[in-house]
Amino acid sequence: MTITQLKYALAIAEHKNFTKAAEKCFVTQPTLSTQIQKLEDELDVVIFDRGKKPIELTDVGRKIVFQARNIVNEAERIQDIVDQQKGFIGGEFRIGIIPTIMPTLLPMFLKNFIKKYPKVKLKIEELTTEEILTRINDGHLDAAIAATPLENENIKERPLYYEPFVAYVPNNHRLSDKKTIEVADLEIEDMLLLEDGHCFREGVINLCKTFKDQIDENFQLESGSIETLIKLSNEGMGMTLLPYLHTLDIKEKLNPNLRHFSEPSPAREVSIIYHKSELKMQIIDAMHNVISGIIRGAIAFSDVEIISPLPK
Amino acid sequence: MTITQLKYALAIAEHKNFTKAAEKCFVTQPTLSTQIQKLEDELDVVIFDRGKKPIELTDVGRKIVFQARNIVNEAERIQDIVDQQKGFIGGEFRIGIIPTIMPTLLPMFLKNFIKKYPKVKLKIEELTTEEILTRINDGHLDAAIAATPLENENIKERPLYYEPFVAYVPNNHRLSDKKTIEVADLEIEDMLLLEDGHCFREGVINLCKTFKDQIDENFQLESGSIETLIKLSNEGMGMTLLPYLHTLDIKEKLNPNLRHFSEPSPAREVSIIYHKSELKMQIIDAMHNVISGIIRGAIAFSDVEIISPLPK
DNA sequence: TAAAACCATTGTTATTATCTATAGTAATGA
DNA sequence: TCATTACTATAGATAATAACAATGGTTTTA
Repeated sequence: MTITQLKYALAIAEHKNFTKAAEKCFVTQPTLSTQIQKLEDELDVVIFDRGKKPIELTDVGRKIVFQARNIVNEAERIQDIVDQQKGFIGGEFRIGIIPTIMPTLLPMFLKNFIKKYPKVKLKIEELTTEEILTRINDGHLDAAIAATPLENENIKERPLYYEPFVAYVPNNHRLSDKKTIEVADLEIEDMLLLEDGHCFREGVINLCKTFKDQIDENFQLESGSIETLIKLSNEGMGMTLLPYLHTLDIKEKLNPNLRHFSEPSPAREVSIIYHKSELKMQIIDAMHNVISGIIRGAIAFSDVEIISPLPK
Repeated sequence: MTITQLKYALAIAEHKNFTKAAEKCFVTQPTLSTQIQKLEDELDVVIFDRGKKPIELTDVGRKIVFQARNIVNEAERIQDIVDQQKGFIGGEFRIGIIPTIMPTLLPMFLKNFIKKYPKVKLKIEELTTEEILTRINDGHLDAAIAATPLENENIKERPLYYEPFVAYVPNNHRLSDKKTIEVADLEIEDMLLLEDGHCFREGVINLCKTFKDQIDENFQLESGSIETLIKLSNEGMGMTLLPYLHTLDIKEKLNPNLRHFSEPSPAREVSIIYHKSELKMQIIDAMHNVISGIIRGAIAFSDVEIISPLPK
């Protein structure tokens, strides 16, 4: 049994197809066929049910592939150890970012990061929290930036910053006259929300302290982007809440519509998260340092109350 | 990097000697030399400092070998998974047993076990608890039978039975007239103890609720075997405590010297222990079942109080 | 029913793990 | 100081094998 064979098995399990898996492994399809056969012969079990289309794993096959994932992960950590020893920070690094963080945070740190660590090949994807959790667990992502705490036992979190919620109150709204607002002022009924699947939506709902089934789904206006929320609000459809960093690039003429909360301001915790196996920790450390260094200049709130991003 | 190379590295790290390691791996010494060189070249680090005699690990080498241990362990679990699937119980199984359990428990279950599981090649060693912990951690033992709880985070415990302490009181002793005795009756001063290193000794000391530094080391008579303790006791050197199973094969004429404790009787917890990685769990399960099946007929105490085997 | 998609097989080649034999290098003892 | 011992490294040969190109045999799809 070799590590190479296990990698082949993982690729086939992932793509359910010898030919595609062979491409990903940069070998020809017969190579995979023979190597997998050798592995099956040695262990004297059938791992893949080639009868079904697409290919399926047998019951033992599933367990073996799961264990193969562990072995390959552990094996990759050897290179990790060497890199750490040499102080080398480089290689491919796949990171996911949730939609409500991506557009504001990425431009702030990306240039700095690739300048400071030119040998890291970043692959950045915009993904929902749910997608991120799946992909960190199956090894397709090395890390992610998301709202926390997530209470997932396979995933570790390292807070980057606390981002206050800021209210956007359109003209002639019942709260227009207030300079700062209170959580108690919020009414879920006139609150514009993001679509389902955004954890920022969950944060807002949690903040409003309304039971989910109390929300009249028909009446709620929902949108996929925060930009749209602001426009809807300006049309008089209600008020909305924004993450603080989003308020920094709102046009000046709209600034008068912003209302900060009185302290302790409700905020979301934004963390860099990664698998508990702690692969590629040097790069995660590096990214953590760059981001928290940059954010120190942008957010300076002394007293916040963390709102959970999870549905109740 | 191959699993074979990692196994070679582990063997060298263990024996601090290429030639011996090669023998253990059933290959020639040049094979190890070249494979380790290949590994070092690929990772571009030096793992072994061949300048020193005996060979030493470099700093990175130590980390790499540690990780190699993980990888090889995880790799061996593949065979484990296959065995489990097939219901196969066999292969080499190395087990350690502490001296105060070995002579009484082993004869009770060994025949049954090898009859029921003839394909398991048992390698049994008598070892102290301390030696057992080391060897389970470095992978030289698959499991062990010892007094618990041990409070070791790398090791899992599965209780087999609770073995009461029984007092052995010589003729004309101050406790001779009592039919059952109490913990409060015990005095560390006239108690014969096993030598240092036996956890049964620690259990007795814990039971006597005496601080260790109160024991007058010069005055204490200590012995390496329970048989000797009994003889010393018969010579009038004091009383002693025995594990229950030891009292079963005491000659009948000495039986009148035995005193059971009033319930809840102090007892030691005897467990089968193994590394948290849970390798070879089928065999561990099998052994657990055989032993607890046999012991059910031999020990039937309703109410016991567990005494820790660890020094205070 | 032909074409496409896909895995297995065959025979060949390039790679490589291992072997034997031997050289090189310290430490040890007479 | 010179054998001797106890090592590891190197060289060259060989056997094992991973990968390839070409092809055959299925099953699915159009």
